[in-house]
Amino acid sequence: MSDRYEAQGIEAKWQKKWQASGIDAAVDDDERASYYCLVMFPYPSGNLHMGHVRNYCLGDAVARYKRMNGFNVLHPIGWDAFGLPAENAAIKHQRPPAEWTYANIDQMRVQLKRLGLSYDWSREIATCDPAYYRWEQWLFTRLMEKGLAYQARAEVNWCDPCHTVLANEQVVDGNCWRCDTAVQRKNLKQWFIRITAYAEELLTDLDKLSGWPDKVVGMQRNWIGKSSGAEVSFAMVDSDETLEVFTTRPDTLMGVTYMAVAAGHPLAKKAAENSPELALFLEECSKISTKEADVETMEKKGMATGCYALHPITGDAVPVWVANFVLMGYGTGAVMSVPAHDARDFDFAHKYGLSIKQVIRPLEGEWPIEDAAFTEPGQLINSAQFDALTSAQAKQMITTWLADNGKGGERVQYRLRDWLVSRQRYWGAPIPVIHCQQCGAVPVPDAQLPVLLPTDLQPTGGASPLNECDAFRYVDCPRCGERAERELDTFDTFMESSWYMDRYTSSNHDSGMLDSDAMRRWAPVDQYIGGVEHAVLHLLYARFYHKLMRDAGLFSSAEGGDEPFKNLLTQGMVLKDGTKMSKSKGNTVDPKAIIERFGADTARLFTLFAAPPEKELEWNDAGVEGGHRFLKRVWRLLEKLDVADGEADDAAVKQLRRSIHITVQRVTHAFEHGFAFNVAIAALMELTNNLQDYQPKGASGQAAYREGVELLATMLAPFVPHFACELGELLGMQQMAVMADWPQVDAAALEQHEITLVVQVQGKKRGEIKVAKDIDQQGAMAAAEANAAVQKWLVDMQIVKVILVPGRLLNIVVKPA
RNA sequence: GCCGGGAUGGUGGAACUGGUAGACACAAGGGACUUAAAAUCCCUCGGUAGCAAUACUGUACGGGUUCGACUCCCGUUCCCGGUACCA
Repeated sequence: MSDRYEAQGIEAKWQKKWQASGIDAAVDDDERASYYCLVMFPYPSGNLHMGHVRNYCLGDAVARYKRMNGFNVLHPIGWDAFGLPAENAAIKHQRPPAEWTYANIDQMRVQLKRLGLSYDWSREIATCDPAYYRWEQWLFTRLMEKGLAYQARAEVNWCDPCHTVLANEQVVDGNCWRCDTAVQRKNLKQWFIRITAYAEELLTDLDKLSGWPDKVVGMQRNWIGKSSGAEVSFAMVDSDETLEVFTTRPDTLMGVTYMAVAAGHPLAKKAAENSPELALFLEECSKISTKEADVETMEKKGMATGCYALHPITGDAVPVWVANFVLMGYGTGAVMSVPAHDARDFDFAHKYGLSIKQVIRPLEGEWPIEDAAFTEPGQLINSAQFDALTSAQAKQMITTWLADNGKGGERVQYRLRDWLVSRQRYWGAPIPVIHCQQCGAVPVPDAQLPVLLPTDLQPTGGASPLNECDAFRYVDCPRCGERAERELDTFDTFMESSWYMDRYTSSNHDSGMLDSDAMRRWAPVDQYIGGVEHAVLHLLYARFYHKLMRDAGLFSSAEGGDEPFKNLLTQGMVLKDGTKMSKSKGNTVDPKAIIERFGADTARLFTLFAAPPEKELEWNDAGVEGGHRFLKRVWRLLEKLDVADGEADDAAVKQLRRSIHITVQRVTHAFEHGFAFNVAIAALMELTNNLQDYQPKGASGQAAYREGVELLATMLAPFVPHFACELGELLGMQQMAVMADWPQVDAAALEQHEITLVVQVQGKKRGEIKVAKDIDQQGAMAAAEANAAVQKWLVDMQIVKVILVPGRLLNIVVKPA
């Protein structure tokens, strides 16, 4: 036995053994129950950061625990390899993004392996591999056939000098990040996927996600944002056109005093033709970034168009305004405004001197409508035939009136918008469409898939180099054979990350997108673990995509489920000095340095111990050393094996065995409920302290001690697998610790007949009493009154009430006698 | 702005479903061992008062419910995440 714990040698040794024995492979044909544990795959930025380490240590602990419980575990890894950073790096280093990406993948793979994570590497995926993205192209052509993929115009951030579309991230305070020019909105024809067609299923299936955090389910529900209301059609004065709006408050319809349309609305553009002033305002509106946060926080501005619309019920003419906070491509790009009953409309009306008409009043009392909008439901006033109705009644009556008179009717609206999948960028999967003068947008036929992305082009910071690549750009139309052009946009990278979880079940399947047999065995994912920042977009798109693949016939509900992720754990971020680690702030911690100094097990232990998984983790270098010290302390427990003699102390043995099995219970509980590994590791530390303090005397004392150290090694295996294996070997355990059976709680060891009961007087702790486990209130009361510390609080007091919480405390409520 | 989450000692955190606030660590201080250092071990460690026993006080802030509140309710402040082209 080596008397010092040397991590580097031990870790290399066990990693080799695990690889040789193939214990990490998921077996497709196996009798054992299967379990699919998935961590969010990384973007290959080049270096593993602490957020990755945290994510993968959590996943590895779960995967290893499940293996020790007899499951056939699928625990895969891969690379979300397309995206913007590769293009930025490409510009900086003057090398094609593919080169940078693959070099990073190689580097990060080494780092992951060094951590001793139990991945099935035979299933590794890189999304920039044509063998992967070809299936996404294939599915897209099917969606086109079904009408679920379509082209429409949408606004993008545009930088004129750079001649390129900017990502929101590249817009800094309304300016281009590279040249600092003011960003403009530009309207481009782009591809969408009709996620709104699945809005209802995405919403109702949230009820199936009992294994998801409530907050994520709630965020998705809000994001989908189902609201029922009415569609209202306003006729225009001096024109045959109508202005369509949606409202959730048809009961306030009689209070409409003006209309507001987006700057991009055709009506606004038309009005601007005769008004230079309005044209200037529209120009100004086009300079706001497309970010929601910017749109919502900017100063609300508007200008009259000079046009009027007719109120559908009263026939009154109401002015139509252009407002910078109304968005085109969001509903109909027009809203009806009821300043008396909407806070934003109220402010706007005040600012521009528009009239305010109160049509709802509180059910009780009065409301000072001059001071603020009344936004609650109430009773109708100033509403002609609808007067005296409640808001709820009026919603119905007015909606019915609209339907009866052909001016609208009931409508359900979702906040969710269709998924814009076009990106005007190079480093992404090509959209498999050929634009032909004769035939229009033609999907690339299966036989011509994949549409290979040329990997040798050099981005410049301007438009995508695909525009200049004639060999890629010009092709023959698959339908008519005439010369045509490829679509030059690439897919949003969320496309790749939306189906990888299902692809892992058959990563190497080359005759189809998915293998339904593999889906039946592995899908859906039993446990998904990743950053909370993906709570809405990624997780919503992945749920959607899973359903799209199901409906494309790739698997049935019975085979793959209707939802891709059964259980979800959202981990918090890793912080340093209170903020997110980032290179620009210079507060990064390189996992490599920690691994080199203390070993992978220490890095793993600390990331799991420092904070509960769903919370932010504040990095602390000193804490890492503490983790390392703990491992060294465990190591030294070996010194007391088989050395002590003397008489066994029965009470001490009983106490130790109780402590051992309480630990088994606590650690198991952590794995089965909520993954509070920080508490589980604390429990293992406590057991270590108890074992350290224990003097193993006699045969039974030595046996209890050995049991404790062996179970400690076993329970450490999911967290610090190399260390646990080495310890297990030194203990002479039959199997590798990582393959040992997970320990069972010995119920007999937990039993105790005497307990400590806390005694409170007036809810304040005044003493403790030792009593029988199942003592009744009378007995407990007698013991309490006999206790000196308690007694003095009862002097001259009359006992009003006594509360016994069995096994916990006794509270005595008194009042002066 | 909107949606979601959070706030407990010097620090990270613990406290099961409303029942002993501060488990387990880190840091700090004191001590043992050592020629010395490292390593290791022991002690102290929310605040105030006290030699101590102990008492009072304390879970962001202001109210409330309860025999009893870190936990539930109402209101406020600050911090973090998302906000549809970062992934």
